[in-house]
Amino acid sequence: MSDEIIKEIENEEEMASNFIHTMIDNDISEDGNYYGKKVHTRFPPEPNGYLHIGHAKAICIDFGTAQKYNGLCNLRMDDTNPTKEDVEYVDAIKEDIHWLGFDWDDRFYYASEYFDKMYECAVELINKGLAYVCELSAQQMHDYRGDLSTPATSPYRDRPIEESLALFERMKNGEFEEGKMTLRAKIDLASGNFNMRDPVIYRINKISHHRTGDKWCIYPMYDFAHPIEDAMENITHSLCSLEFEDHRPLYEWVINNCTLPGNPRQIEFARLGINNTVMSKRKLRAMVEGGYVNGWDDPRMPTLCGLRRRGYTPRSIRNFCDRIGVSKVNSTVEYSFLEHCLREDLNERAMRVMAVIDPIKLIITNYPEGKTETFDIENNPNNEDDGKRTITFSRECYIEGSDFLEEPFKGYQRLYPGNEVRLKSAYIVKCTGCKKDENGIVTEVYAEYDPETRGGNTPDGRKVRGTIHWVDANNFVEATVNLYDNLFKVPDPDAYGDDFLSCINEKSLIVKEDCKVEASIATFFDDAPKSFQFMRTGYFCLDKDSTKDKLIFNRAVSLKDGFKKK
RNA sequence: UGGGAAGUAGCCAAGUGGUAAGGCAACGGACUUUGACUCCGUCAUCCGUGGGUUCGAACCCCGCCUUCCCAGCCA
Repeated sequence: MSDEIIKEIENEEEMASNFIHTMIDNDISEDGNYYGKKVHTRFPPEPNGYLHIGHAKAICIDFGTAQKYNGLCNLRMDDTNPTKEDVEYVDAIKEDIHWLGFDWDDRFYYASEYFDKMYECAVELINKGLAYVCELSAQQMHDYRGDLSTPATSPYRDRPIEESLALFERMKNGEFEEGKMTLRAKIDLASGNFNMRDPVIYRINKISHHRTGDKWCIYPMYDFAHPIEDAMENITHSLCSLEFEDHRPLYEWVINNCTLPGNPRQIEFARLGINNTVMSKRKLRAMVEGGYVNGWDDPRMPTLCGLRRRGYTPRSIRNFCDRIGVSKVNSTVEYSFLEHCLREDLNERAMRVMAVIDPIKLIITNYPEGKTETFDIENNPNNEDDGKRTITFSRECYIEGSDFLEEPFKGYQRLYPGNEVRLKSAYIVKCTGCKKDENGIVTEVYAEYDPETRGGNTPDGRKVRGTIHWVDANNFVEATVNLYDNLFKVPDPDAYGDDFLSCINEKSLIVKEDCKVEASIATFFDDAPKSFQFMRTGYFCLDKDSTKDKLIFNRAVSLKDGFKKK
């Protein structure tokens, strides 16, 4: 991780307090330790897909909590099910976490590193009479599961310890087919909590594991594996999402019945929902595979790689995650809050540049042909240290189509015949008319400038309400601009179940070709961050597919528009 | 119907017996060479609901209502 990012994080305020911290405060002794150990958390993704903003919340909580208590946070790939996982995701996950600004030092682990220990624990449980080999098929187990008011059953529950021991070893040795046998914890077949009705803790999967190869053909289930992983890594607080609440008794059962180091404790919090998008891996995958978006890193996706490409900054996402808070209430945060956090960050840091997305030519009829003059303009009026750049001005320039109206409505303060407007940092110009094609479309706008107003000043003190951006028609670079909108037309696509694709917003991407950007933008490309404010329109970043010959900008977020047409 | 959890403004969210923080959104206004930013102001007589305890309740007690999660050999 770069020094710059580390410094950036150090300068940020400490993570806001929440109910988890209250619990930790109650857990730890005066020296800040929990059972003699530093507070130690972990972020344990399953390497089966890309990280999204929901994971960012968990990452900020896991790493942020460790930072707050001067503790540690591990990164661990939870790879206990080889049928679903792939190494291809591991590097992407690491990259995204680093990009977000967090680091695990040398504490990067795989759950599969503990397969031996897990096997040992399983044998221990069998020896204690707390686990048995069950020969029920998946279907049978389902049938024998009982229901809300009737207990489950298994004819194998009272199998002698020696028999289970032998069978389990044979399972490990590959003597049985997949699905023929499982190892089950002997807990409580009548529990109202189905997770405690003798849960399967080992199953047979005759498939090569991306880390352990063919060493194993039996694999531990999450509920059995996770507490062991946590214990082995000295985790003190195992933070996870709400749906694991009723797995906690099982987590504790494993901790209490196996010989393990430490007393990790599980605490659950609500996962993040954001409106007008979906967060489940399954649905995101469906959009990628169905061609509804252009890949996992499509700028419309809530994935971290998508947000990154869109122009979201790590800091804005960290701030967002910190400010939405942590609680146990299922909640859906409004997208506008995420946008606010981005604008806040970029307003402070992004270089201002003038770019015209819907160009229309403005001709200043009383300005000498062939003349060019220059103006110095601040890169960021909110931050003098960002300095100034030089832009050129001549007789013809491009202005935004929406900045001219032949017949203005009430309150419109841009260009219309007879009205004065300021060309940002250049001159005050007065509109004198326009030219239209046979379809009545305006093709050129005419104006006269006031030579006394160089720099946009009004020495006579007159007020000019409108200030518009422009680009010198003799000195600009051409660009393609991607404008994005919500991926879904409805606030809660999940409410449509598997039909969620039916409410996808088919206008979520609008591509604008032939946009005109001030030529000076090229000077920013090398060492400066590639996020810009296109004055009056929004924050944009250079897309990774840009080339020197073809610039592509993505609109990360528009500027707030306080102008109401009434 | 069994078990687990949660209900404070349009959306998040503090608050843990002493009289409802903050942010986003929205709406007014000031400022403005970005209709941005910034600044000022408005926005819950009330905390799902009905009782009870108390001098005093969003906080404690009892009942009810609503929502979410759980019957994978997924995580």
